[in-house]
Amino acid sequence: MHKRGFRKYLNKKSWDFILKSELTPLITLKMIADEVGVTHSTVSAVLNDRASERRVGKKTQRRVLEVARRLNYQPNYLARGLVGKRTKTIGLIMPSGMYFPQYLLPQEISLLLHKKGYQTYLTTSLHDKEVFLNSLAELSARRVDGVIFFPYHNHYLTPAIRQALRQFPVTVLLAFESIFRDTLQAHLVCVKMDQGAEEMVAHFAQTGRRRPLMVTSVGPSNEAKVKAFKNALERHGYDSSDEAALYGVPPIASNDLDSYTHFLRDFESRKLRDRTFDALFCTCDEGAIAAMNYLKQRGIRVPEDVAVVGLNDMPLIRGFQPSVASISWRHPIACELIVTRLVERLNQTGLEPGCDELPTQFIRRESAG
Amino acid sequence: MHKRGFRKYLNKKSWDFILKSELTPLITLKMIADEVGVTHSTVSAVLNDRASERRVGKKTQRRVLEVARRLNYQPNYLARGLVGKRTKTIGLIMPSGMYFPQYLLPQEISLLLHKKGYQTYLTTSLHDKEVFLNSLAELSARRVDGVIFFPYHNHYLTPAIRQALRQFPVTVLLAFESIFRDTLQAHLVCVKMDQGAEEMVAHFAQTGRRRPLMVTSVGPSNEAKVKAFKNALERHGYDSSDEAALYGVPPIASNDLDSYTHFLRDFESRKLRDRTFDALFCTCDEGAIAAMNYLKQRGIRVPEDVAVVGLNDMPLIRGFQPSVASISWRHPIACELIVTRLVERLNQTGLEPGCDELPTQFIRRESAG
DNA sequence: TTGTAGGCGTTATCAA
DNA sequence: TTGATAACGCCTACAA
Repeated sequence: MHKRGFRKYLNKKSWDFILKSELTPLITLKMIADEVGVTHSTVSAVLNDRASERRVGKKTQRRVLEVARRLNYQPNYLARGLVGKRTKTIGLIMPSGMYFPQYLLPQEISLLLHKKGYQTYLTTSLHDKEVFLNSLAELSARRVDGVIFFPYHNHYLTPAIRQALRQFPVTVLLAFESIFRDTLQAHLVCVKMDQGAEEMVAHFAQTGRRRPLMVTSVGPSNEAKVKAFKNALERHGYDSSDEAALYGVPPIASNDLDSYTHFLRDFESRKLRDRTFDALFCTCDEGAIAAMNYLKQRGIRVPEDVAVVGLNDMPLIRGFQPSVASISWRHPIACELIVTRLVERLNQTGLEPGCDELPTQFIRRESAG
Repeated sequence: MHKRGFRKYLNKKSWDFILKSELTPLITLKMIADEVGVTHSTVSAVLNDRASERRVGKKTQRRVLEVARRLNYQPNYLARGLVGKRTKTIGLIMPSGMYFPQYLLPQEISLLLHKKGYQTYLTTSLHDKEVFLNSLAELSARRVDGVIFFPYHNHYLTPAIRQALRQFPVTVLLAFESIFRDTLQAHLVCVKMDQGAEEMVAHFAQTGRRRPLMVTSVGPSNEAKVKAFKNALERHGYDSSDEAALYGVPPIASNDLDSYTHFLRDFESRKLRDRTFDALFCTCDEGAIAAMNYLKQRGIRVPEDVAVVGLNDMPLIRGFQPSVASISWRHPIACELIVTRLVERLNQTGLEPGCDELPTQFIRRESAG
């Protein structure tokens, strides 16, 4: 059966298109059935391992398989999804991706999902509720079996969004706080800032720092981190008031600057010099490096005069001089967990919404003293 | 019409599932039609701006729109795709993603595609032909309208893969060399290494360097870069033999190490000290930083004794001391171009395969002298 | 051991 | 101005 043989399966328009464009025609069950000389339902049974159940003859099975392979048959997932079976498709909604390891998560997650037989839609919410809602609608229109997303903060879970999430058989959240569980039928993978913050502040206390300051971009996205930091400060007898412990940097516009430059410019605009501190905790490694360069430029030594700690533990920060301390949230484990939980829930309907807590870890390096 | 009203549209199994799981039922054209009191084809016409063509009454239109919005109707893209219209879905196949800006591309591309009304499947080829072929099959099964992928080298375009690519109405390639065009009906966005390499080597020549050495991971992925470097060396009268100009690092296993550590370990295993050089060109910025740290450790000064240049121009390398020179391939422009070309070809069938060349740029910074 | 028929949610083409 | 009806490709009963 060669290309010409497909003519009868196609209307004129499709056929002309195929001829002209040199496209390979897509094979259907019916084409295979005709070629072998059986019905499409027989072919379907063989190709879906339902052959024995249906008592298809050995010979027929072999021929079907042979023809299917020869013609390079690929089941149409649209049709399959339409009849009600799962689409084997997952939607992944990421906020924006200026920071490591956020921009690694899509690749890692899609790779893990692929191993489990799923394809992944990648979508961006841009930290914008409207965009988020819109993405959910599109994923629902495509009948994904589940969604994974990363809301950062309850703030992004408006009633409309909560409602929209109920369209999906399974949803898994990645977040920095654990309050979402309430009314949402979703599994939560929660990266706990508390542990890392506690370890870091304990280190500050031990090494005699008196004024730790947190540098963070303003907005709800970082609330959990701020809270964890303040709690740790209190436990160790530091002043945890906003005035003493917090330094806000304007949020970075997506696709605008890179975050290193963004933080550096802010520091250089004379704002950081008005503050007193001998330890800095920056909510991203890029910010920590910007801070170190800013301090160096002003003759302030790291770590002797000021300790600096970042967040996210990018591989590259080990290469700086002094090497940069950081808080790691071990994203490979998080990805693994997310995918495992998702697939688990896809296979086993009716599971109660659960929660996995992933403690962060303070990684001490030279910049922290 | 409240939840209970949907009962009649669902078989027992689906209904029980809905009830139990608190899922929002998905609305169909038929449900809207029944609610309004017309046929689904009328509803379809109204909802697809075909109302005037079909002469639907104003009143009917209003009611249809109102009910559709109230019930939060979302067209089923599976069904829509099945009847032959485009799926508004693109497949993106990335190699592996250990390096910047590769891990940024998926986000950037999917965001741009989203703005044009497309959703993006993210898939990984892992630099493995089998995986690649498999990904193509899955994307085809899902009837994507087009694919974008990043093959690095002709080597990855085996006959089987070329054949598989013919299943897709439109394909766009991103690559470092321009030989692909031959038999392939694909548009190519080609990042030309020549220009950046030329500028860099010219700079080496001007500043009196005598032995430039290229540090690159072994494998076909970097062939175009090697060629560009060697050509530039020849043009400037340098020895461009493999022995003189090339230093190979084993390819990094995906999900194994980070590339900074990988390069550093290799350098430290005494292999780099056997070579003579006064200028290093590393095919990734991570490698350049590893080299700088290795040299510093051995008392060799950068850039006085050895000039160091990276590739990719990661934002963070500006923060190093000395700041790291690099070759930039301006990936935002590449992404924009890829998406523009793809959409152009989707809207206008029968375009001849074209090619856009994107010259790279040498970014001089302290490490290059 | 296999074929037939109905349905999934759309769109498109008739006919009324 | 609208309603039937036939595809699209697949799956699943049920019939033979």
